[in-house]
Amino acid sequence: MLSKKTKYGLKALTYIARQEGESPVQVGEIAKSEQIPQKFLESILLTLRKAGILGSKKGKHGGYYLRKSPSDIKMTEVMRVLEGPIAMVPCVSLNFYEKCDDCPDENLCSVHRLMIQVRDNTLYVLRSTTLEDLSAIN
Amino acid sequence: MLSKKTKYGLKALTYIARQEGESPVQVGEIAKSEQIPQKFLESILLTLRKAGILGSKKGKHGGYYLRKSPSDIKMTEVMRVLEGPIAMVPCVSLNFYEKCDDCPDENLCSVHRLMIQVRDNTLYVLRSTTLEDLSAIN
DNA sequence: TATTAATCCTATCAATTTAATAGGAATTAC
DNA sequence: GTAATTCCTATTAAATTGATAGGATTAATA
Repeated sequence: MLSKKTKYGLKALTYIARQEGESPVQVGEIAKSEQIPQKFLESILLTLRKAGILGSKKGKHGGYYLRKSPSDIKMTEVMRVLEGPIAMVPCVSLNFYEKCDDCPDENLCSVHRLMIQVRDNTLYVLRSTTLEDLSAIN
Repeated sequence: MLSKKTKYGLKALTYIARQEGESPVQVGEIAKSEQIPQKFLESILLTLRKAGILGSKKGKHGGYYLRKSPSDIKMTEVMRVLEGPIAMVPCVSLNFYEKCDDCPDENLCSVHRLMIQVRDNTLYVLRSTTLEDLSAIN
């Protein structure tokens, strides 16, 4: 299951992308428009800022803005920040690899091999989709 | 993340598939060989039996066996039984569809559209992989 | 028929994760 | 200096996960 955190994060990024060009977008505005609990959204946008995807401006008339062009923000990046590893098991993760406790030999593990397939196909989609695609109307 | 339940289930099914032709395979044997807590595995195999993937024989010399040929057991079926919906959000699930509370129009929702892509690619892999593929050595 | 060995069933529990809330500090525009 | 905003930390309630416990039921076989 996709966490609410990720779902909200994606919706917020899409919202911001659709406003781009103007001044920073405020959390309250996004929360209201997208029906997201404001305090929860605050923490999500903070995470995205710390990851370098968003920038922020503090104080009155502050808010969030994209650090890169929507077409340069790949879904792999966003998903890794919000949802964590794309692989369903650590032993097939490219960025968060961990060996299984059990499993003497990964190459002989049926689960391992299946999950590599799933990962590769998911990666293909997430790598070839950018925030620009998400924020395109229709 | 793939749950332990699913991981254990897949390993157990693979183990059983590799023994096929002989008498039913016992939980204790699988648990020992695959390093799975026996009581936990019991409940998993029970689930697979109730779903019609496994059959069982009770009493002494009892155990579990496949109800179909490994080449007829698709990963979509196994994953749905053990892990639940393949879609990451209910609103793109084929078998467990649910509308989102928020989201006035799915067709305009960026998350919805992305998750359809992910689902379709995952489905492709899981539909074209069977237990026979998993249990092939190498 | 008694014993043994297996599945079956229900309940419970501890740990973790998730989703959300609360309260206020720091910063900036005006 | 006031208002509006992000920033930060802590807390909490609910759900899920992974596992354990105990025994009921069933069947083979000595």
